[in-house]
Amino acid sequence: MIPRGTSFDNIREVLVSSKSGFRDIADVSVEGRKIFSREVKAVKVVCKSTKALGENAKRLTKETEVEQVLEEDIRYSCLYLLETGAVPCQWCQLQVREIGVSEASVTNTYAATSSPTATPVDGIPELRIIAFSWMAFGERSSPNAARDPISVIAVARNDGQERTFVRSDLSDRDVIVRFVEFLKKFDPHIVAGFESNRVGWPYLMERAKLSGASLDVGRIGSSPHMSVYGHVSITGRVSMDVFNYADELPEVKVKTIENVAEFLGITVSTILPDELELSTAWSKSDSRHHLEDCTLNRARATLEMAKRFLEFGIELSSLTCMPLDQVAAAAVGHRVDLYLMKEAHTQGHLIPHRIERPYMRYQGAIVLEPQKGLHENVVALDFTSMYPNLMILYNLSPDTFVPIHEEIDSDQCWLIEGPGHRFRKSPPGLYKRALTNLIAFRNSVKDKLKSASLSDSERRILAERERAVKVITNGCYGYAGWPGARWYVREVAESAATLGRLSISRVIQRCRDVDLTVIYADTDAVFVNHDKDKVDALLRWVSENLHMDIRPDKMYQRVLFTEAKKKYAGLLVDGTIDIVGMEVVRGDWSEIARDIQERVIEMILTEGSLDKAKEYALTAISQVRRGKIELQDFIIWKSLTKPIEEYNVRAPHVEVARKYLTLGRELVPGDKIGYVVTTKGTKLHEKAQPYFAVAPDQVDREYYISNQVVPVVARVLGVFNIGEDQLVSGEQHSLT
DNA sequence: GCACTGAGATTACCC
DNA sequence: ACGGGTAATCTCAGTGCG
Repeated sequence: MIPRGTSFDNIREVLVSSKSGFRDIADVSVEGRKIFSREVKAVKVVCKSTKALGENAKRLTKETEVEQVLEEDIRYSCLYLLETGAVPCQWCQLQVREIGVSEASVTNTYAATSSPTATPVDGIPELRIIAFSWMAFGERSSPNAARDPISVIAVARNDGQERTFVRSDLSDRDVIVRFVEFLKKFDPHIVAGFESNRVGWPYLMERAKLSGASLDVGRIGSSPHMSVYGHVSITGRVSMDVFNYADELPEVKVKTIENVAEFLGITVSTILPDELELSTAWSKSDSRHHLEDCTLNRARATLEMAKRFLEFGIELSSLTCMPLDQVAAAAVGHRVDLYLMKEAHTQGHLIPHRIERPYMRYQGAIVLEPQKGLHENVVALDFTSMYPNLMILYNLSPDTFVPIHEEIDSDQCWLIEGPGHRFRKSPPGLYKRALTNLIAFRNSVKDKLKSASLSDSERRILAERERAVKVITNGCYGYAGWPGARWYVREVAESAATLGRLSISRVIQRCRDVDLTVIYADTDAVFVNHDKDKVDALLRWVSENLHMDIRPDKMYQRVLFTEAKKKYAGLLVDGTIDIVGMEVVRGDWSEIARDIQERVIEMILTEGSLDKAKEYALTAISQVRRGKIELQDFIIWKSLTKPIEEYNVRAPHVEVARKYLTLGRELVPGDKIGYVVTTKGTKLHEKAQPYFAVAPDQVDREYYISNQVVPVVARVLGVFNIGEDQLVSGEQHSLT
């Protein structure tokens, strides 16, 4: 209990006194801190154990004399990093006392007798990495951990050693035991898998439990356990799920090991039968060997991918202070959260709690109606880091925001016209300081990258560092408008959006004033005719008048705009084709439609020949009608975004998902449903069938012509007034 | 009963 | 489980018509 009349002068004695009921308090001090814009005197209580910290914090929260207890909700390991300034994935120095050899699988153990001091050393030390892949299956169904044993575990280590543990000569239990033995003998720093967080480890954990095998792969003999952000943690090692890193590759639409590896240029030859055929394949010895080979190939590919992603992970981890094994699994919002916590701590802010807040929408960016047609010689001008720079320029931050009824001299704050929000001009707010640091850091990395005398590995590390800084910098605006953010104030995001609209509008207006034709604009990019002198003058004007930079980004020899926003295709000056927003780049259209659209776009852009494009389209359509069918080309992939029971609409992919279930395949939100439209049935959701249960002759070719190919071709040719009717009737004429 | 229409649900994209 | 803006498809209930 804290008695009435306790002051900052005697708080220390009161808390430390045995009568207070608080226990294991190591130190109490009174320090000046900030809570948003408020300067406060805060009592810092240091406890002797994490247990005491939790209990004392709980007690203090109930005390009426205490306004608020803060920073007690932060993970202790994170608190330690904040307090000491130590950084994950970096070296540090500290005083130690030897404890001696312990049960842990380490050479020696020490207790820290001082705080660590960050001691950055460039380069990554030699790390032992092991990757594993597994195979389990049901009797013509998805594997179920409660029922189906692990059949194969394959491992690949970065010292070149490989193993495959197979159930044919071992029991399920022995497969796990041998795997664990092999892993522990290698004593890896990093254990990588593909989908190991959601599938691999949970499955192994369940099988180990059922078979009585020990899964003590941790350095202190512990088993893996579920941790924050849905990742699986292995004490003393970095558990790395390569799948998490695949999120950084939007080009890969269906994220299987094979697809991700192929995109990264890693060859992985696994021609696996469908999941539901695995049990049949397993029963024959030669196909069983093939399954074993495939599992090993997957482990090899996982290892290569882990190595490829590691540098980025390390940079992101040390930048955000989030441990390496968590940072990949954490969403951008959480990464920014951690980064800001570190920044806030060094700036003397107390870290607010994460609380539930209502969702409030606000107006976002401007998108202009494009000038439909084919344009020659066009340049896309982009603001460099528009939102971050606006947040810096106008000091947009939760701690500089002036609430509506607060009276303040208008000279002292920025007024955001429109919503009418006000922000103090000084001192610099949390976001301003964080973003200024991030941008300065990124520029310094860019400068280093320009140096000619870099080794390949140094160059890669710097490039990944730049990428990590970019992710956090660009994430700040979205974070500011996210109700789950610790530093959420809607007005900050709303003001940034308002200023963004104002900025791009002024550029567009300026273009019109100087006779630069604006063809299209979206958020922070303006497409104009590439009149070099006028563009150069415009760049100077923007810099002088808006105090931000706009720079020529993509230059097009030719660019085609449809009537729709966010969809265009252009031929860049380097000869490559850039397709944005069109079905070609969408994962939820059949390959056949996307391929044909891509060819049509190519012909128009590179050859400038509308006739050829139209002729090609007609030929392609008749091919679809009469040619040979590769089933692969007809699959339509769509994600399941929620549990199947929650869908109320009989959408094709939802109905197909239900058919997946009846066929024995399990599904979870996030899974991709692949389906093919067949001739069977009348409603689309009846005609759609799981891709693995369809024979080529069942494909409804007419559906694909009229609902996939014709629309996407017409999207392009429609720009030149060639409508769907001409594509359909043209074919009919040639038929008669 | 049938074609048509518009709203709503859903997904994936752009920046 | 970071923001808003956008296109597009398909279902489904409602509407007018015969």
